Amino acid sequence: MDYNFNEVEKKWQQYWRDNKIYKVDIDHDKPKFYVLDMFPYPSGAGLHVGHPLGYIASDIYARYKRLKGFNVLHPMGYDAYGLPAEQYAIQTGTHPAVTTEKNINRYREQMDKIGFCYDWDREVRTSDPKYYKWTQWTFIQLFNSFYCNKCQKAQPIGKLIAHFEEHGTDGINAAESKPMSFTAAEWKAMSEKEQQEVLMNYRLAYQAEALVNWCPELGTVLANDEVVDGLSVRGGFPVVRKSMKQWLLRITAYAERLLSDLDNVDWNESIKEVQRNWVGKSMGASVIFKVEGKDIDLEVFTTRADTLFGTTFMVLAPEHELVSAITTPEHRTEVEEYIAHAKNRSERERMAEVRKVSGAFTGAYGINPITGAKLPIWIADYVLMGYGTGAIMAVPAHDSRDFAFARHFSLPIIQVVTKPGTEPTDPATWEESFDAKDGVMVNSGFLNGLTVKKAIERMIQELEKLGVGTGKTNYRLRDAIFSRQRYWGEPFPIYYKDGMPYAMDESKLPLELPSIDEYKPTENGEPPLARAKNWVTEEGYPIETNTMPGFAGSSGYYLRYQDPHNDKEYFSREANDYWQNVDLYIGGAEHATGHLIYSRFWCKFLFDLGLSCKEEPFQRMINQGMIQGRSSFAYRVNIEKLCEHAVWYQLKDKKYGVEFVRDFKDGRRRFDFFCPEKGILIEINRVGNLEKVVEPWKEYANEKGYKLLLVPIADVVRDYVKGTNKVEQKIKDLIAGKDVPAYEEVQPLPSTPLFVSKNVTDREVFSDPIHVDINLVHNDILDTIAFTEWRDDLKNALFLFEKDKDGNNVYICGSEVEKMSKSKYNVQNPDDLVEKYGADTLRLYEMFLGPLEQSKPWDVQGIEGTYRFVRKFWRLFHNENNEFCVSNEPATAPEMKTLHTLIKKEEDGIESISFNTVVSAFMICVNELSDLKCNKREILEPLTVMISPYAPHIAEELWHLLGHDSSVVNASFPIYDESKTVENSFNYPISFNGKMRFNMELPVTMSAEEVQAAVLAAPEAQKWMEGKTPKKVIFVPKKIVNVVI
RNA sequence: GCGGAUAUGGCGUAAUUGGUAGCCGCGCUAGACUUAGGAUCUAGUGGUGAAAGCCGUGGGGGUUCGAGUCCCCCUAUCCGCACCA
Repeated sequence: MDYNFNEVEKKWQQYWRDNKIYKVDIDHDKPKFYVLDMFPYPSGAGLHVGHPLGYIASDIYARYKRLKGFNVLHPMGYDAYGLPAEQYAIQTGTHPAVTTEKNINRYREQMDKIGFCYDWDREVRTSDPKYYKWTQWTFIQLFNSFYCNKCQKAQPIGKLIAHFEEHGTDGINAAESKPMSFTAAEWKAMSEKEQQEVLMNYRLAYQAEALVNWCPELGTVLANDEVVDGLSVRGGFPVVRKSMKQWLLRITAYAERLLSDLDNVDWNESIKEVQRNWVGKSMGASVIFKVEGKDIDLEVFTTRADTLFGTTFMVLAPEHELVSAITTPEHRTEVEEYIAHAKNRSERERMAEVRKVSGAFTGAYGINPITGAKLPIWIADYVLMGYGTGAIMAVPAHDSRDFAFARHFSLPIIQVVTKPGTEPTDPATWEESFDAKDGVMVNSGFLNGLTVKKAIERMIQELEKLGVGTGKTNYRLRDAIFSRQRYWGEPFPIYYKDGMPYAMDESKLPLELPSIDEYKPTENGEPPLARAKNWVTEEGYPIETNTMPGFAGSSGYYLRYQDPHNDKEYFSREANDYWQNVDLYIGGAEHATGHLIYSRFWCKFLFDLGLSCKEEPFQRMINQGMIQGRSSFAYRVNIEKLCEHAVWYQLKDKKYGVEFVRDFKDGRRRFDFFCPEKGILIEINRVGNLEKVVEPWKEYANEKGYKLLLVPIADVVRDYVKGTNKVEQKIKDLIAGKDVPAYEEVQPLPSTPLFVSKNVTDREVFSDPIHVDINLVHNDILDTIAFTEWRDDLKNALFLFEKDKDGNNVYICGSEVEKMSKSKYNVQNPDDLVEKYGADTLRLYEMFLGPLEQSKPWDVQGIEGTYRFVRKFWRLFHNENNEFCVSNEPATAPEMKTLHTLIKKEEDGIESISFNTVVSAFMICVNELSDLKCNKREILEPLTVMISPYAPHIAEELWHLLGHDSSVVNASFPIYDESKTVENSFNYPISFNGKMRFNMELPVTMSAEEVQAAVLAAPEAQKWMEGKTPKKVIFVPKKIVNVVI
């Protein structure tokens, strides 16, 4: 063996560990750079090749920055709280900490093998009390803060109390759950409990009765981003809406900042867009409608105040609190039934019925504040309680949902907007609503003739003048539900006095997670922590039994890395002033609405407190694409399908003189073939299956007057093998009108699995693809022996081969690109690849695969190419006998050109995160140097430094062989010298009318006239000139010459 | 339905940002060597054609001396959001 990667990689990994090569500290003499990977949750399955993709990229970036003279912070740790470990604990009784520890160790082992440059001295785990002390601490700060809308900043709750004492709510503009108004005297007259309740209306971490996503299977509530399509993201269990007392974070207070600060970060546009959607800002108006005959105001939010003349009815969400107050006695039953119906459906059912129109009339009427018109008030679940005010003014002419509703319940439709330059038409003739946002107002009193945009402004002025509405900005973002009814999470530093929650003193932190004997909820449905003994404060007050959600610990972890061992504070002023925020954040795009929103909120809050010097946590972010698996398939013969196919071949096209149809269905019964003319039913199946249906089917056939034939597949197969025609004869007899027994007992066939090779004719008709472990397949050829040993049920498998080009029998597998997963047997484990090719090869290959941000399939064979490259690289430094052999002669100009071209490409490539092109540039460089037989130190020494971010092990080995004592990590990146790459001639492509015809080597100093003369004089040019004079000659120095004829 | 992204050989991809389309690697073909191997090395490899050449970056149009790249229209795939008033 030429290069022994196994030995070399182990040696240097040990050296790095022993000498703490990757340990970093604050160094004011160097600029800082912070490279971070998204916090991994250590799952039981370990890493597959998709996971390290981002880690390798960030590792390369970190190493490169270090070579460029930066002091690079590059830490790693674990998001250690999580549902899987807890689910496992519920099933097996194993403490989640034990499972988590085991998984972490496995992750660490796998990561170590790939040679990452993490400073492991800074590792954090969210489940470590030394860490979650600060998660709890932050929660207390949130609890003790409110958001001042005037100064757009979080403020201590004490300031609010002081204000209440002097002025009551007068002059307060704060983020709140609901509007409140009281005087200083009233405040002072309140009991402590009442005051605490008032404060809950303002705290940034508050407790409230909220409509939550309850997941009965997991026994907990979930945040909005943890629910997709009405199912839990973890586990895929159904979720229902339920009202419960919960902790929430008032993230909505930060909606505007979360939105506008997106402009200040360097993230890709699609993630920003997802975040913008999630915040969901819309500007419009709040309009008050009186309810006829009642002293009730209905507040409505609309973005189309211009259409107020076109509103013909109103709709409330079924959960709206005023529904029962406005409903008239004669409509009460109907309304209550509708509410009950809406409530009993899960989120998922409700979503599935999106386009189904339903609703109920309350009997009440609202009054249009502008026109005074009477508007019937309905309830319908197409109006959501969670958005706006849960009530709408319906404008059926210009909103598709309102239109559908109006049509369904025969409500009037009035057109108020026209397409510019067209006349209004009768809405009764319309097929759909006219939703256009640019148009001209009609039928709208003082708005007539205005554009939509102008009309909105004008209407808001009018509403404000009349005191019946105001301009208002609305956000889709909801406050984040922060409690989980689970064990494995941070306990809340909260105790209850007189039923009201109070924050513990900071000196009591960390409040450690107690041990309990079982991880399930209690019998009366309380969270698992209710099982803990003595879960009370020193004074005897009960402690909160909910725990915090997964995103609690991961929201501020990047700050803790800056000062991970500080037990006095979250992180020191000095550390934060130096490291600031993350310069480059790499991870998957799946965190777009969860982690990335929450940590931005967390960071902004800490910024308001003056703790974090930066308002945004992650300055630049790159989202790596998924690595998909390439699954292999073997094709298992489905005898039933095969027999059906064979028999159908005989029946079709009236071969026996009568027409047969396939797949005949009658109610729940299904038969393979049916002859309508003769009333013949035929079913082909296994003996066992036929025996089950023979009696009921006979009965059915009798009733209908059909003739029935149940054909055991054994008969079809035996006919085929023995050359008999028993089945055929029976069918012919039936057609001829003879009596044939419906079913005759036969010996079943022994079931031997049979597999057909991919290209066998008609394979797809009679076989089913089954996933094959990719380790049993090489170049799509199945190792049939290993395959039969793979699983017990395949022991006796037989194969129908095809011939390869040399005439040998081979079994060819099919393939498909799918998600990498255990169940598809297509998981590529990095450990195996490190074992076989070395970590450097794996690192290079993962980068070589393609642009980091794109999803791409994993090609098992492609890695050979980078493996060859690594050894070719090694050979530059060694002679034929694998002896280290580097010359001290000065490098030639072409050698220097090769080197400096690479320096430029690597710098540009790394900065623009196109690592794939850099690997390709390395290959080109090594190919050129090999051709030049270059083994000069002047070239190879910088080259060693340059490859070290990608292939740190071989670089370290060669660096030491070159005579250095310290690590290559501490070397300096070579400096690009443009003069080394310039040539004094350029090989010009000469084109005629834009088509490239030939090349011509010309000095770069030549003037345009000289070039033109030289080109036209060239013998090859004559052929293309066709004797004409050129109209024009385009000359772009060092690019092209184009002759226009 | 709305929004975003993508489309280049058999495959993963590259193209100095408007200047020789297909770099690099896989695969494939041929050859060399050999202790016959899923090893290594050398050469070739977009299509078509004997060749000159012609065609070719999802499709159609346009701008330009010149378009994978810019503009307009269409198609397909992927991702996100979705009764958001």
